[in-house]
Amino acid sequence: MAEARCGLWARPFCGQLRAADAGRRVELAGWVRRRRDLGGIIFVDLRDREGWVQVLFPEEPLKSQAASLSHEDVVRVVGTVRPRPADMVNRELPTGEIEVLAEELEVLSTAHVPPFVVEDQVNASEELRLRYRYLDLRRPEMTRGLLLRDRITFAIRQYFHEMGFVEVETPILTRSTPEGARDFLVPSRLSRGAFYALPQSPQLFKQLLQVAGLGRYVQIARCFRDEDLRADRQPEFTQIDVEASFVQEEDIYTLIEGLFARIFPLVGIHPPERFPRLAWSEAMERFGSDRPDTRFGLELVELGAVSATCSFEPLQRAAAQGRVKGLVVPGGAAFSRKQLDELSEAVKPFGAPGLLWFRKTAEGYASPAKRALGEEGVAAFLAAAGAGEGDLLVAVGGPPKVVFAALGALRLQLARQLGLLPAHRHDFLWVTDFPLLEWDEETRRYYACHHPFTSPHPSDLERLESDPASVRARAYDVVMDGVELGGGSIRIHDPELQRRVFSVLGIGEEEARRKFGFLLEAFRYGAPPHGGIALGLDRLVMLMAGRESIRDVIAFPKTTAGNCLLTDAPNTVDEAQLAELHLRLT
RNA sequence: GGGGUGGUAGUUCAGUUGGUUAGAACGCCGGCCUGUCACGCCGGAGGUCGCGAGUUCGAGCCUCGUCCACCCCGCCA
Repeated sequence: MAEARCGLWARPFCGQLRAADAGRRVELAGWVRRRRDLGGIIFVDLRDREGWVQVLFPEEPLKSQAASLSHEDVVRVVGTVRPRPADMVNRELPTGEIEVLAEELEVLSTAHVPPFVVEDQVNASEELRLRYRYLDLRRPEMTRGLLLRDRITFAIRQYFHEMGFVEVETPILTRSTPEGARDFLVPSRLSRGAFYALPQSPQLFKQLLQVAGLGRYVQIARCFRDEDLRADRQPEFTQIDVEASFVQEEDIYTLIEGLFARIFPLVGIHPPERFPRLAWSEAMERFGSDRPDTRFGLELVELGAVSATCSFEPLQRAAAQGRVKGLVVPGGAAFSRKQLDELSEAVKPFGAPGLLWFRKTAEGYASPAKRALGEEGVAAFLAAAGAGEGDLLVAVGGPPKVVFAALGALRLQLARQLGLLPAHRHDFLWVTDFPLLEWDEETRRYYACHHPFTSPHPSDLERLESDPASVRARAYDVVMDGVELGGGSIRIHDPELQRRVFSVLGIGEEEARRKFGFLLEAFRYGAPPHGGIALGLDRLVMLMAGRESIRDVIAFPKTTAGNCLLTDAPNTVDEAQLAELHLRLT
């Protein structure tokens, strides 16, 4: 290589030296991870992003110099790589077969005592880690996350490029659109009283790029949503945003299955060639979730019929007015009173009043509803659920949404509790046939389940106005191990159909023209049929890195209150800045 | 908006029924030590118990408020 001209770039990373480098004279630069001063000899672990290597200072005057080094000092070392004596090899370390005998030492920067020890095994609070994020990111497991994220995004770009996709950047300063999440707003200085909004996703732009004839678009795009945070939700996050012309659902499935086949092997996971499909309604009925974790059983059972004819009034009523479903917990008959109470508490946040349990043990049938149901009644429920002796049946009744949410959550809790989650199995699947619309009782109107540009299923089109809730969408989600990795749809490209959908959504002609006029107009000038998908990159990397929070794979994340502890953002601004923006605080 | 958990030395934590001098480990400082790799050994320093009120003879501990972090529900087309 061009070592003579690019000597600096040829310098090896500390963590990459191996036995094969023995005999090499190297210049290293890095951070002092640890110093072991044995008096007559000093060992220094020199760390960079790739790992660390042991540097040896056996003789004066270098030894005295090394003696003054402390944690996180930045140094340059020139030395010779040599094999360690056979009985001094450290098998735990990738660099453990060699060490560097120092010949030169230069302190480039001294470090204050860090607020926490920069090591994987220190458990400094996340608050402190976020305040000193640059120190936190020096920890190998954090560095690994950033490096993995880089390899993943690189592979993604490579894949889409090979597939004929073009990466196009779309505006960050754009306009607010109705529906969806709360917008982040940016006041305009030049247009008094007007605001830009940060994009919730590049949705409209990627559709316009199809009208523009790009055909295959991809962008690793930052998106912004001003909603409350979670372990898997940040106010700004990254989407792998994809859109293509002349495609059907199957084309998108193939594309994403190919992408996953490319990237998951980076972490030793090998997805199946084709992912199973599950209709939304089936996912809800069997798993109580539109992003089911199919790695274990514990599927929901139907108790509507047995409830309707039973003599326990609350369940009878629930069956008549809503749904009654349950879960069979194998061996759960042994659950204590306290455990049963905990299960009951667990469903309450979802709007269920509690749950009813049934069991048969050697002592006989038991249930809180036994007085009303009698032995045969309890037996009928257990039989309907296919529960045997020693099993526990739990039932929830109520509106479908509540029943599914409660049992879906309970199913996951029980799986964790009973250790049913397999460690090395990963399930990928497509959830298809989502409903197009969802009725909202509070505002007395329909909302788009996916977004208002999603194409209705052609065979359901005739019911769009007469029975909107029954119309299926050409929408799909890709799910891994119970996590929604992304979702998309085949879009509407016909201005007339788009108007019909807007109308069902209660968006009138005038409002549609005002807010989406540019899209409707664009569709008049030759719009190709198109569709796409967006994948949550942060979640994807989190899963691949085996981390529990997307904060762990974002270099500078916000806290759950939306604060950046490092920069102390958000913060106040000068009066003068506000005045320029024609803003006044109330 | 609602519910839960936590906040004590630089860090991670312990701290009994409210009791007089708030502890441990790691880190830090000084000393010794030639094959360590969580080096070891000896010695030492280090505290606004998140913040503000209140109860009490007396509060790290009880009460109220408040701030911060984390988890969940709502919210997130």
